[in-house]
Amino acid sequence: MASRAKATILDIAREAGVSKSTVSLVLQGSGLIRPETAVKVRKAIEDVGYVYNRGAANLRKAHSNVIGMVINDLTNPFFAEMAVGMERVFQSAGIVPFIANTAENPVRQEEVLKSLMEQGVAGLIVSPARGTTSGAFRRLEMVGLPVVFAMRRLPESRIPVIAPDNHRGAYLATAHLIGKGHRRLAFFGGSSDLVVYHERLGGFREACEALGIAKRDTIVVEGETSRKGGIACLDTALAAAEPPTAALCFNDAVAFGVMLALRKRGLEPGADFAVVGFDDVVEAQHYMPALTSVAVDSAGLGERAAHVMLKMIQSRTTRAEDHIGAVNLVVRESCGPDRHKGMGDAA
Amino acid sequence: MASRAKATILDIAREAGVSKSTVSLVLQGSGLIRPETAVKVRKAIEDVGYVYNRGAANLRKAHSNVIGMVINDLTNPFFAEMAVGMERVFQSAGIVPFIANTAENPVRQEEVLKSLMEQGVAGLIVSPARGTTSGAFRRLEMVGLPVVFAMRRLPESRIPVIAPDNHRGAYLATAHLIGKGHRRLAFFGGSSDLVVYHERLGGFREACEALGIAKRDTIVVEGETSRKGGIACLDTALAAAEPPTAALCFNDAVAFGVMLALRKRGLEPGADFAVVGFDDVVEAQHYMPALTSVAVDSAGLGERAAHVMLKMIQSRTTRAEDHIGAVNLVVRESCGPDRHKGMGDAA
DNA sequence: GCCTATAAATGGAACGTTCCAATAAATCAA
DNA sequence: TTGATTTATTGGAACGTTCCATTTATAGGC
Repeated sequence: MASRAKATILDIAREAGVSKSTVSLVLQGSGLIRPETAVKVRKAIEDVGYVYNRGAANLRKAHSNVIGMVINDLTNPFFAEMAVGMERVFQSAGIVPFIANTAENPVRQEEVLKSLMEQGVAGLIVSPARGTTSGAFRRLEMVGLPVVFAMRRLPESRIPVIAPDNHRGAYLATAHLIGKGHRRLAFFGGSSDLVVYHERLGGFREACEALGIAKRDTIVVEGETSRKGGIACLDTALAAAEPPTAALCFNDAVAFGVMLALRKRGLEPGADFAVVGFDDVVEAQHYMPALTSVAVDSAGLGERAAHVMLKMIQSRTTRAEDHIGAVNLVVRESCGPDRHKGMGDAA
Repeated sequence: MASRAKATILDIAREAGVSKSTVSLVLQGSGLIRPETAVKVRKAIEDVGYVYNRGAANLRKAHSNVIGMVINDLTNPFFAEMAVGMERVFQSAGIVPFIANTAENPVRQEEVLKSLMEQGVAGLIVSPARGTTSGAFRRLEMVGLPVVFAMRRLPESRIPVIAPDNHRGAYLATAHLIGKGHRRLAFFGGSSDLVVYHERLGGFREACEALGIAKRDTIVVEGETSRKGGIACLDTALAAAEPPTAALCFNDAVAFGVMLALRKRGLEPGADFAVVGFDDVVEAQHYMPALTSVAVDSAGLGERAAHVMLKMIQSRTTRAEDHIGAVNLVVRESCGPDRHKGMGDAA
């Protein structure tokens, strides 16, 4: 069972009666070797159960064909879908990407990045963990490794970013709520250590301002970006003197939490309180009621990020243009019908 | 910006005024070098922006510290959670696992396995793609690489398996339905090219037999293991002459689909038709109605698999015991109250 | 002061591959 | 036949590390 010492290119050479150089050439599919020789060598490869040692090869070649994908939270379907989108394009480029999860932990992220670099990756696509400091990627820049940020950006970094138009998405969603007749609005979930948070909150604020909602009629509740966070946000908001009648949530998970909490209070999402999510994960359309949400096409953005990475590697540069993906509001049932004016809203 | 040629151990040696061997010793944290020297070397490492070349090291060391996790479907939260469980234990062992997704595609899986092996992994945890042939892992066995299967097993393979007790889980769930008074039962979703399918269906069958449900009062509908599959299954089953009144679903996704389809027909899950899921993903408890499901503790099984792997590597063996994880039925609302006898069930 | 024992640092070979320059074999032009 | 050209094949150096056997420095015993 336990094989003898691992077979190398020399073992194959001996077996096939050729030189190691010939074997190497065959391995690389060079057209220089006579077809019959190639066949002979390939048979030997099969016979001895050879496995190529990419580490040894990279020692000379310098250019590896591994790409690392560093994801902040794989259990979030939103990021998982993005990762799968990336994988799709790498696959068709003949590259096997390795995924590593950081679980939103900057320390873990540091380890993961280090390990990936030591492994000699050709490039890195990163969705940075919350709380990542801008210094975390300096080492990567030093060695001139191509890096792309996906979905999230860092405050002051020159690394190219592929992300949805968060500002516009939030604006659209907020305008939708206002259009429904809501006059006291909430923004639920997320925390200010995320650039995305500021972008989305910025869109919310701008829409309120542009459409005549006074700042004192809005309430912003930070919270975990999870169902639990959403539940907490709603409880906080409804305890206010003049509670809101609608909320834009940082993401769909928060929105689900809000709807859950509404139900628990005997309120019907949509009819009694409008809620909009962000990201439009698959569950959104299956919820009761179906969730109105800002679709960002995570898989598409993942694909885009992968393409950018491939191009960077190919042109051996560490720079690329940012790409801001279009968003669109998918209206479903969670905001109910239009709200009648003056239905207890008179300030 | 673009750094000069990549720094090596020799550059550090020159910078610090020591030999390359000394640097190597420092890198490995050997106690043989004088602390002051170590400090000097570490400073040089920092200064030149050195990154360790693990490939070169493995050329001599033979023992790498990378472990590969090959997952059949990362977008399924069930498997994502398992992966995260594994990661947790590897992290505390100072190992960074690399995750690769096969998207249920055996061809892709083959590529992924090849790539991981070439990278020189120390071990592999695999949740095999549907339709994997038993030959796919022969090469791995040939080179004596430790491999563990997680969640799924292959028909005739000696590779150790960490999986939940599917048979018992299905038995419990079925008994629950029968105990509620149901007399015509369905098994929804999954397909027979999966061993898991036979295990779960086996539990269902055994429970029916043991508790007096005739085989002709059961209906088995294969289908995709997704919401869509669940919808299709229900439609098929309700078209039967004597339709079932309850269903055990292959997994939670199917169960969600079934509930959706029920609603679409104006039937209330729980009251009009009982449904039980399998896996107990997080969404299960948040659904309306909350889904009764068989909890399998995917994260826990992931951790277990990782431990087994670590032990295998440590004791340089390719064998280990299987581990069948306990399951338990989490009763929620999707089966409604007990069903009264003779309520249209008289066969 | 010398010898021995311990501590610290070192040079060289080896790991498995690729690449280059060189060789050997086959083909062609004259 | 001879030399030139093309086609196949090859040996050796190099890649960045580790490990072993040595060497060099430091301390201890007398």
